Amino acid sequence: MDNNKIAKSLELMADLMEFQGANAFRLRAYRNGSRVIRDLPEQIADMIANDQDLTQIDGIGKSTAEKCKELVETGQLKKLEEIKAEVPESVLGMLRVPNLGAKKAAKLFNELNIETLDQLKAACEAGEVAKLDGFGEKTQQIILDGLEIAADANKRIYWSEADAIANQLREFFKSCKAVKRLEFAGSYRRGKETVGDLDILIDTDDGETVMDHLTEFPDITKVIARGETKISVRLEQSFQVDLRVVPKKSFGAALQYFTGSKEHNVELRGRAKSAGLRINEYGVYDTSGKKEKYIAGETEADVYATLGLPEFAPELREQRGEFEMAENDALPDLIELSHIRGDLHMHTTATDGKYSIEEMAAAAKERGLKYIAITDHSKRVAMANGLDGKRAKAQWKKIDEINEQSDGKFWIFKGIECDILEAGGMDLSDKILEQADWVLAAIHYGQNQSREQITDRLIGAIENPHVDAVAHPTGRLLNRREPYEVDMSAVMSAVKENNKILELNANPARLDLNDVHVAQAKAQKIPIVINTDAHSINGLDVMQYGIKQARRGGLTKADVVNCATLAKFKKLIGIN
DNA sequence: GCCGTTTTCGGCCCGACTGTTTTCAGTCG
Repeated sequence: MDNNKIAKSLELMADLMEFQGANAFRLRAYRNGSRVIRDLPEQIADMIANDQDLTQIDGIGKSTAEKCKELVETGQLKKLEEIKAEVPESVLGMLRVPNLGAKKAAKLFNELNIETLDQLKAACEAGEVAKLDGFGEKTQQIILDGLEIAADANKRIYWSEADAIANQLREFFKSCKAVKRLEFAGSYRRGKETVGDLDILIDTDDGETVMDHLTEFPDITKVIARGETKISVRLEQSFQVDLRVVPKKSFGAALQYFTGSKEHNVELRGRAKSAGLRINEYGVYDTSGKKEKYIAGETEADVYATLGLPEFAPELREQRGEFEMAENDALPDLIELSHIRGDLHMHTTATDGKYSIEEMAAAAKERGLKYIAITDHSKRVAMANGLDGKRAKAQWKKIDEINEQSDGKFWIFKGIECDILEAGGMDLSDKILEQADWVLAAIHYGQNQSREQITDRLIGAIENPHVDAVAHPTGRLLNRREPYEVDMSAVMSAVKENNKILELNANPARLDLNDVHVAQAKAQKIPIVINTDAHSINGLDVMQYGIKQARRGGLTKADVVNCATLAKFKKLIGIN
């Protein structure tokens, strides 16, 4: 059983226990434990096999450690099965209805025996919900309205899509004179791979005008709530935007607060409390005197400084060790887009790309790159007209000719994205692969194989002397396809041992490796290459998304091979 | 359920908004 499954079991425990009215702090402990395990680089199962003490992990106590052991050894959790017998999992569907939380949903389940959204709808239409204590006509109507969008609710969109909406909003507010300063916060600002909603903070003397302005935004379908300092609206596809009006002296505190993450803020506020301070979205307050005294809040740096902490990069605010790093003066100097000098994964018209070698090279040059690798598919990917040995060699000959004509300041590497076959082994022979400058190994077929099979295939490829890097190592597509079953710890060990490289694929639907794997690779000093996997000229512009993910994994330019100069990169892969 | 350089018991981040209420609970972020 892998960490993800353990984490899901603990999360489910908490969700169902909430319906039984369990203590809120106990639920938080479960959820915290679940998060910690999900983000853990080592596999819990391995730690148990090695007799390691799980309670050494922050957030895991005796009880959770025992549950982990039970899950790993028996594949299930007796207590969870008992709870499931009392509270059917289907009740969790009710939580997708906006404004319906665990307390109210539990009441609906306990008093009206409602277990599904269909039953909930019927009860609302029969007027039974309004009769419950604490409910009323309005709540009943809100639930009915919410059922309409429950299917779409909680759907997270790609960071790139959220970015497009954010840019539209930023543009839209340029015509609003009352805006003195506008910033986006939330998971969008932290660069999370998917975003659930957008948070806008605005410094203004005229909150009403600013909130009125938002209601004029073309894509709005509903104003969910509006008060003196806050307005929430829903856009098409149920995407929510929250706008908050913030005074100047509190802007930094609000930006810090609404950027999160929640876990990062809990840690920060806990530290503040022990230091005799209180932090909220209005500022930092000294609570030691008779009357609370405002001591900071205008900038984020001021807020953090009250606790002797640096202004963490938003991408690192996930409570995954950033506070400890700050204390040890070990926060990384994060990579930036401008550090990237090469792009080592792209396709051309020879397979499923839309442009020629020359066109891709010209576009890359225009974007300031100094080198690229052309990495068309190999023959197994017949759908994309993948290259056999003969066509690959012809393409490489052409690249040689183009390079000979160039001034040497921009270089094209002869590459291939060679498939790792279902039965193991590479799609092209060693005799062909040895003639390439740069070989990416990738799985496109047989993605549903067992963990052992997939892991063996990847390790086999990594051990091939001609392979340089593994492309999109887990094969996931965000919101569409789960990663394949793979033992990433074993893969990383093989990569490390064979001095190979792991790709961070920058395509916004892939972002593969994920942030936790990136951090795990960095901890093992495994070099990363951030590639666009471009199939067109515009495809080269997705590099920025890969950079966000890399920053979330704590990478610096020294950790990323395509930040190297052309000369250094040539040396790295043994080209003269 | 987890945690501890005042603690092995008694805390656990904090506030806006809404609806159902006569002072607060639930939801959300």
